[in-house]
Amino acid sequence: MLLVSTSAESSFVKPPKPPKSPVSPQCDRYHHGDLRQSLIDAAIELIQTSNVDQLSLREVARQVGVSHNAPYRHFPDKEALLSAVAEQGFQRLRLATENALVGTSSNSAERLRAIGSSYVQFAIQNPMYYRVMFSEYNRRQDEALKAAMAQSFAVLFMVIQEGQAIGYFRLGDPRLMAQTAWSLVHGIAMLTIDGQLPDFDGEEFDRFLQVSTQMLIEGFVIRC
Amino acid sequence: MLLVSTSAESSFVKPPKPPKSPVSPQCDRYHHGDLRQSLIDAAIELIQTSNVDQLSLREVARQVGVSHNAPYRHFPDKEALLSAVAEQGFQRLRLATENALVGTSSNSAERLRAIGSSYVQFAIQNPMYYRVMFSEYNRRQDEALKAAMAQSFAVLFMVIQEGQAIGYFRLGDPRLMAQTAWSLVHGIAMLTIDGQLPDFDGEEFDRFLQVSTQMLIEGFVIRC
DNA sequence: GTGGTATGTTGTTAGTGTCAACATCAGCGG
DNA sequence: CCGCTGATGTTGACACTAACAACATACCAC
Repeated sequence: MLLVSTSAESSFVKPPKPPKSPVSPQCDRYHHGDLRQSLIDAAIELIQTSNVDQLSLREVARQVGVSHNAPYRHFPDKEALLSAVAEQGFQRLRLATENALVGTSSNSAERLRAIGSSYVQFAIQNPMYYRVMFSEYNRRQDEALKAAMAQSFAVLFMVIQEGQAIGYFRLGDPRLMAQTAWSLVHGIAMLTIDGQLPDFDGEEFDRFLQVSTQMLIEGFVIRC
Repeated sequence: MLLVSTSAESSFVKPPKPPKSPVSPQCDRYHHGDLRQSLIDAAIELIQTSNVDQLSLREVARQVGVSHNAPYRHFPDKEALLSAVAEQGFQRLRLATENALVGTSSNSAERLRAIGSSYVQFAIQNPMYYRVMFSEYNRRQDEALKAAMAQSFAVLFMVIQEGQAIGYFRLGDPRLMAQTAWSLVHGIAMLTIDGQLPDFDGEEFDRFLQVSTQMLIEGFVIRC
């Protein structure tokens, strides 16, 4: 069972707050320097431990040590901040799935399994994070968020196209196949995060993930 | 394309508010008579048109025409009300899937398709409703909610067991298979509701639903 | 330097969840 | 019929929030 770490950093190296003004390392200056990113980081931090819906903009500001209205200079409203959080989440998710592919064989089934596994693992390691990514908060669907989402999706799409190209996966609209795979892992991730899968524990879960990805692959490969 | 009606009543006949006191049909009496259910109904009504996270207990009370603190006589807090809403949602969902089965042939693939289709249809017809059912609000997971959820799940579980019994579906833990199917339709429902499936429109969606359930069934049936 | 602009602050308003104290009513034993 | 009691609904209050407006500060181009 690998799904242990709860840290959001497991698949992402956060730059250690670029100083931007190399002088005065920690003085209480009026202008923060990099408030936008600090707010995003603080929001992510807070979300890890408390519920998403009870995250307040004011608490984020407090965490950063800034007045309750400062965030409005960088985000038009609360939803926009959460949208930015979601956007970074999709970037991390894409990195996680891409990393899962590097050491994998060229077998399409293996590659699909690797993506699915790392996807679900990401969601379980960062449940609150994942929830923001797919919550009703980012209804705005700004372009940056859409792009980040599309790039995550592209990794999956590519693997399926590859599998079709080498004659391993059956023919058919690769987009619809990718959406099917995505729906499955998303459903697994969501139900798992919400604790809505009965009789859930670590070992049982690994078996479940094994079975479900196997079912999907059976549906994808060319039949005998 | 059948997914047109947005009414929550499409697959459920709501009892027309049991009078309980046959006298005085509409007088402004101090005690409401059936406030608990009225609050649930009002919450459902409000959720249909506005976002879930911006539903306020006070607005629900206002809708029913009762003071802002009256709900606390029937629900310990806001989360409990939403939990009750979710519970009724699972009951409706179960009815919807059960109804979808009555006119279906005994072919297991057909039956599975019918369940999946009605499930997703329910979610699309009642997006906000569905979101409450699976939102982080009902983290409480009271027993009534869990039971309603389990009963919804049981319909799917039964169909898969049937398919195995007649030698149509492959052998294997039926619970894990049912969870796989559930995860798939849940993922489809969620991504669709959130508008996170690219290039979504009615016809395209029907094709997608067709393809994904077909893939799942291919993974379920005994191979040639 | 100096003005302009981006950024951060204080103050305010409307709305919220929840607690506490009080009001009303229904049902009961006498 | 009377009065009590518990259930139900109300008013009032408090702490908190999102968002707006007006003001303060600091950086940058000129």
